[in-house]
Amino acid sequence: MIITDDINNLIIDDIKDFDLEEVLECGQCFHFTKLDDKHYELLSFGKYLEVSQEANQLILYNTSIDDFEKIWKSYFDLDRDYGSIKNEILNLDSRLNDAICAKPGIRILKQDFFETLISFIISQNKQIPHIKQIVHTISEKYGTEHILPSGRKVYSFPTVEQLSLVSEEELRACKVGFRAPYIKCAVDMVVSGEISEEKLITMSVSQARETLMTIKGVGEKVANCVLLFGLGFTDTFPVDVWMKRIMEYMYFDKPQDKKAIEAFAMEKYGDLAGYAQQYLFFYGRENGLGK
DNA sequence: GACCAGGGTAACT
DNA sequence: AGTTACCATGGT
Repeated sequence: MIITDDINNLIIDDIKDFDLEEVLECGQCFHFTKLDDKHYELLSFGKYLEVSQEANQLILYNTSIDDFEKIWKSYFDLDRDYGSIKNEILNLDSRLNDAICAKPGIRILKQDFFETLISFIISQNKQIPHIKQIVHTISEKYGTEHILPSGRKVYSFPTVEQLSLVSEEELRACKVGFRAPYIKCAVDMVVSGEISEEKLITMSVSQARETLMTIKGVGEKVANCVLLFGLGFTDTFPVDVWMKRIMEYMYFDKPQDKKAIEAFAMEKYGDLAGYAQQYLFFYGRENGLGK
């Protein structure tokens, strides 16, 4: 991987198995905006990033090498060989071929733990466009402001300290509805240090999952999403309404329990379950599989 | 105006 | 221990 410093833009050459649009639009993250055909902007870890892709080049605008090394390289999971991951998944089950070939540039992002936790608490029983809207609203109201060279203002998702100053009523005003007390509980447990990324990543997956589920409003599915997208545990298989439909369509002849589907998938895909899940989710949802 | 959404909880059998 | 109503709110 070659990094060239062209004024303040970083050009990452030779990226493989990576498609910026697929990575961002596959339903794992909510705090980004499509600027035009090629350009996206996103905020994560308190930083603003404009990014685009031209063939096998990824271009990060106005970014330091330091930020790339510390944040964006792991955020985009650039050090991982997705070619072998896809091959290994196909060896486990060749029936994922259509899903993988449809979106061969998917990656599992390593997002900010706290933002991922709150975002997926918000996600319950909501459609993706609405989740995005709420994440943007909360960021504008309570996050840190960034003034771009153009003069336009954008906002990071609030830190846990910033969000700890926000009342349940103010959260409700952001249209989170019945999830307001859930968010409050999560914020309290993180700001007190009772739950932290540092502790969670030293645990086994099941230990970390159980710990996350002590937060009121965090069940199996939300916990699995946080493990996968915010903590780097790839051996987990979030089952939402879509994954339930897709798995039933692909593997079963009658409706299944979500727990049963998760257990079946863990048995089948093992350590690669998280990756398999994302290929299936995006493919199944775009094609309305099982609806 | 129903019905559904990257669900979870509490109150039921 | 396994179901089921209910939770706010916007999209379809």
